[in-house]
Amino acid sequence: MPELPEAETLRRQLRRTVRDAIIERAQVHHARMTRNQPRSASLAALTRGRRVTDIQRHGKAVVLTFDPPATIVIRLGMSGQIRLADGADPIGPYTRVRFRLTDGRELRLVDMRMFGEVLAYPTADLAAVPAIALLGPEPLAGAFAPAVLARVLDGRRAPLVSLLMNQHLLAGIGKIYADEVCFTAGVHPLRPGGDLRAGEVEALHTALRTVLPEAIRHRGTSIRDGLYVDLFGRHGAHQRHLRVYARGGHPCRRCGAPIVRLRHQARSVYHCARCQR
DNA sequence: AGTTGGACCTGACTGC
DNA sequence: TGCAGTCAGGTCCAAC
Repeated sequence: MPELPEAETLRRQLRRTVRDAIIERAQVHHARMTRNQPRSASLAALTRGRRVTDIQRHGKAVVLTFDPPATIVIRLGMSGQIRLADGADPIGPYTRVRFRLTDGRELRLVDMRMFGEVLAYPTADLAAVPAIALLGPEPLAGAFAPAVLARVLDGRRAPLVSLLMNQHLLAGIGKIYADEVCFTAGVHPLRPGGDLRAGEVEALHTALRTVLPEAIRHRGTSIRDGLYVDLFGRHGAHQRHLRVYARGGHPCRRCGAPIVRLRHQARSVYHCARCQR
């Protein structure tokens, strides 16, 4: 499930491999992937013959900018992959969009469940892109001080995990890292966010800036048959370092008590009842 | 306004 | 063997 560390891994790999490449043509195999733009021709028209000038990440979104100016925003949903292939490589199942480069390589968007999407815009101005403009602060940005996190949580009654995963409040956190961050901070994931004391907000801030960079170093988390793979089809390694996520019944790495799986809003929430209060 | 729950989507897995 | 039910979760939207 691509979250911030997985998207950041892809951004770094794309920067090394396709910056300055030129799109020869884009091909949309499944119209659902461009659902905000029913005429799939617009994606092709807005990328044809244009040079990739930069690759950015905003929250979980990977953003490619072009010259002449255009932008495509790739959101991977939960099963989306960005793969770099040789144009001659066979097309695997679930390949939804292909960008043929003039050097013969191809960027392929592979997405079994199609929760992902590819949006094209005829501008370089990201303020015009709702999926980007409405994102909350980046937890790894220099400006993300504990006071910023405190403002995000202030007065909120919703459980901490829900707030952490709300992209309008904080960018880039999904199910895996929400659980991991709560554990690392020693805070129960279902506590109302606004109830955290100053020291706990501080711990949560530290946890965000510890867990996310660690997961980036491991090139992300590949779990459950490795739905997430990087640009080259390789699994990440962070699943070997998870503290609580998907570890229900296994001993807590800190205290040995069994990790508890709770149900909340039809989602699993993993935590250690002894370490997290 | 903040919060909650269902729908979208497909495949893996479990139990009868 | 086969079929129904459950689980996985990012995001949007209707409802409370």
